[in-house]
Amino acid sequence: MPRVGIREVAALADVSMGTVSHFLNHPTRVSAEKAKRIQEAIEKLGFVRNNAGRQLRLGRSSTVAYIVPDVSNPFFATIAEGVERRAAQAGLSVFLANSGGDRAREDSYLALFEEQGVRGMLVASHDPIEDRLAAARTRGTPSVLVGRRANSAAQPSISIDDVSGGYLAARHLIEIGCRRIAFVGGPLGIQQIADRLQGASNAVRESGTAMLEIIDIEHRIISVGHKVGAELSGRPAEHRPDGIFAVNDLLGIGLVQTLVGNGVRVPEDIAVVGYDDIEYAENSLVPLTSVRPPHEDFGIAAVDLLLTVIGDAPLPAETQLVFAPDLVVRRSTTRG
Amino acid sequence: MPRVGIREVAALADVSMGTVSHFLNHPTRVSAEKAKRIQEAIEKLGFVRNNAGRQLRLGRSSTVAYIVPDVSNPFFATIAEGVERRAAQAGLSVFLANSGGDRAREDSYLALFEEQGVRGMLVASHDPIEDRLAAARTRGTPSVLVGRRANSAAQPSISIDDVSGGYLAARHLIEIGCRRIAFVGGPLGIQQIADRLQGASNAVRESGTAMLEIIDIEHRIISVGHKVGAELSGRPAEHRPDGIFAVNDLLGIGLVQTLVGNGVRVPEDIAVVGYDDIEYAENSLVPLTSVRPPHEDFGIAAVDLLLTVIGDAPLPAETQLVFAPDLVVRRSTTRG
DNA sequence: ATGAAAGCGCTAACAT
DNA sequence: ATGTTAGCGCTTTCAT
Repeated sequence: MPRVGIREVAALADVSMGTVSHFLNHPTRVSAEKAKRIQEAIEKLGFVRNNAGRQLRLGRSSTVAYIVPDVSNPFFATIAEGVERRAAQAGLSVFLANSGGDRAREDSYLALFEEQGVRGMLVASHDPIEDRLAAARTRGTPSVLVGRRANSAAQPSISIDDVSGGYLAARHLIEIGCRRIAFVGGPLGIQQIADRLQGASNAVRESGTAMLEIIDIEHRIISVGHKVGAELSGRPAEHRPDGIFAVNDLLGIGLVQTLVGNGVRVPEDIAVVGYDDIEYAENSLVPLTSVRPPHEDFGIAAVDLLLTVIGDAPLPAETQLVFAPDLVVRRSTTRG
Repeated sequence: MPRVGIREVAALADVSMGTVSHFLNHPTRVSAEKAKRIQEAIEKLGFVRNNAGRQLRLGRSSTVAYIVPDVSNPFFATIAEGVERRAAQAGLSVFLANSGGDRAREDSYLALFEEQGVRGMLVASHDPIEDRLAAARTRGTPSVLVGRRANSAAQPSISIDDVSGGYLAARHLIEIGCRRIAFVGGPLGIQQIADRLQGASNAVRESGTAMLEIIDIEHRIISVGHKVGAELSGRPAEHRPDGIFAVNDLLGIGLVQTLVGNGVRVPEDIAVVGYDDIEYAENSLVPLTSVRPPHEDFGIAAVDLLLTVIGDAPLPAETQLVFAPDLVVRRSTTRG
């Protein structure tokens, strides 16, 4: 099979290469008759425009990259929806990459996308990564740090205000009458987690009457929620918290399952608040009250920020965007 | 900022462009001294190799695409892990794309990746897509259909034997004593769903004593499980099934939650089997017995198949690979 | 409206 | 071991 390029199309349609190119890029400038001949030739030959040649000539691509630690995490996946939609509107395609939380893979994708000549990168990462993004930026590929506020003023970022999220969760528990509040989460070395605790702590202090117990855990998954739930149900009622702030929904779901299974009533005995508002939160045994970060809007805003950084949109005063989360109240905190 | 290419590096290192290229592609052929000068120049200038030029010259890229309807679906996400690892071993990078189950987006990604000149594509889709893959193939981009057996012999595919999965599920229910079995799933227009029903039906017929009720539903999500669970708990006990085969785990989880919430015991009154063995199945209220398709292995096998199709690996006799699922037995079907 | 031609950055074949 | 050079496929002036 001989490779078919613009040249073969031109030959078959009996026009020049330039006309074929015009047809491809500025269809209006080509006469109807030749357009038809060219179109037929393209279909007959199965011509596919070679992006390498195009990009080389144009000097730039029309793609952006979105790198995440875990595509299957509903938080990142939902953002991806917004990212793709907005990028498409701007005429850009999105290359998704899954780093698996592995630095080496993260690095290799960063390098790959730089070589690909993407217009910009959206990067979510648990690692310290600003240095590498700064380096990429000096080499010509700008980026937006997603999910975490950047330390450097030069690094655009878009993030959730986790302090305010933690505050919302704890204040809600206090408002429905909880006085012994447990924070279930960790590791505190992760900024987002520490921020949520900080916010919760602020709310508790502000109340003047409530107390905060911190249950530090390693992994934020359902089975750990089970474990902690078992421990709590085993305590005499007067030593149990009456409200739990689980630092994510998976923990919250696990906690509720085990508490209820052991005869502890949710929310009557213990009210529970989760974080992230994943789909399962709404559909769990006892629908879970949860702190909801913006989702699709967040992806849209991320792309918009990247576009301004790239220079395709006017520069805003501020390139460190912080979004405020909401609280979605469900049965797990609805008493009476 | 002047764009820096191989030419600028060569000038600064005081060598020829060819030597820089050699350094990049065949480092051993360059003397230590010049290698050092080149390396320094690269770092000093922040040189990034332009892939468009490279690819244009080489006539091919070293990437493959993996297109899925929903990246956040744990089934595809887990496969992606295997795909990426195996591709990396073969020196290939993976571009992930999320079609959102939307045909237009699917098409635009197919076209994009063809233009990008990927070596091949792994495509999972709920739509009829073989025609388009065939067209892409004739134009030079081969593909492997993932998750569904291809109709055309010319289209390589890798899939799960859903008939056998459905059979496993139903036979297990029968073996633990169920006689009135309900199949909860739909739409039957989806091949995978129809196959699972087929398998279940085979097992029931084979038993000679069991009966099968089909509850046809539209969406395979938790909330639909709730709805069906409510309906079933409302029936007089003698008209309820004593075993349920839920066509996926989300349905199964929803069913179990509502049944148990309404005082129907699982598995004593009704045993429940799910499908897919997602993470939540193991950690649900009553750990859910589930049909488990191969996961990471599946991704590895998919890449291997694509490599053979591309021609980087020896051609096997068969390009329609079918994997057999397992059954993972948990509490939801463990009586006594 | 159409055609001719230059050149984007890179690699490898060939020459030294 | 290193340099020289042709040309990959395309887009876009610039003519006509």
